[in-house]
Amino acid sequence: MIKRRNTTTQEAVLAVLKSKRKAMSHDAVFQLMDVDADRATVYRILNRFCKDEIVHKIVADDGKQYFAICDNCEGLPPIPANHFHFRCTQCETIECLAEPITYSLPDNYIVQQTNCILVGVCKDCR
Amino acid sequence: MIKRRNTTTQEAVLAVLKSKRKAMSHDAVFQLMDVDADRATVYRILNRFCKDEIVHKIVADDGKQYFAICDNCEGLPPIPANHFHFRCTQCETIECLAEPITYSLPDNYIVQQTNCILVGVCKDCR
DNA sequence: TAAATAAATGCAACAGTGTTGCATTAAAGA
DNA sequence: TCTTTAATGCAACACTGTTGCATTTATTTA
Ligand SMILES: [Zn+2]
Ligand SMILES: [Zn+2]
Ligand SMILES: [Zn+2]
Ligand SMILES: [Zn+2]
Repeated sequence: MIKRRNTTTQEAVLAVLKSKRKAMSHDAVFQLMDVDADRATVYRILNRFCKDEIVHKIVADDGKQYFAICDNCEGLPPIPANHFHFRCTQCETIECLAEPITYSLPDNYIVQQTNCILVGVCKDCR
Repeated sequence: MIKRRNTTTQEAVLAVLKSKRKAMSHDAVFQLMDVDADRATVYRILNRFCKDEIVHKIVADDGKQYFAICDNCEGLPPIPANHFHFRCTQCETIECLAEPITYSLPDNYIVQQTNCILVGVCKDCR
């Protein structure tokens, strides 16, 4: 793997992701960062984190990418992120659920990744 | 519900969706139509079909919307489309699986919709 | 410590997807 | 045939995410 360097922007992105224990969109991360950086740079950092398996990416039903460093993933390889995600339509947050994704497939299908989102109202919002 | 009118464009979109038994992106539908219409019109038709529950929409992990009129859905209300979808990375198709989505949730969560995609290689491509 | 290397960044431009306002067309009913 | 209004075409727009390229800067090496 390519050697990584420590940069303040990178640290800032990581700090934001760690502060919220939810999946965050690029824009949400960008807004909350305490150092200012270029949009493209933040995208590149997030994608780098994915490659390095520091975070995992979920594409929600709004078509946007969300990035999460979740408790459930700690220790475990986050890819494939085979747990459900929950998007609350009230508080507009996306969180990792401990619930693993289970299914039975027709013959001869091979699953490499999953992207599963349950949409509804979370415990805090009902 | 608002009264609908029959139009050739609408028929063409429906014909395309029926011809392939897969979930199709706007673009794929647009390419395969035998009458030429405006992009925006096709988008409006597809969204109308969703409202009228003629098709259901899936957002894949590429962030794009896909529209399907699937066998499994016939008779059943397609929303929430609580079955898994499978995207094959080889033939780049998305299909509805008969497999229903099952999960157990933390207390006090309510699920209103699902958007679950399994990604891998389908039976025809391995 | 100073020079060399290349990873990371800033900036700008771009591609792609999807939506919306508004004037016009045309389907359905009287 | 006339009326009503759903549906369309066109254009412009918003938004998300990516990429090329010159520049900066973290890290290694001398
Ligand atoms: Zn909530
Ligand atoms: Zn997760
Ligand atoms: Zn296939
Ligand atoms: Zn389906």
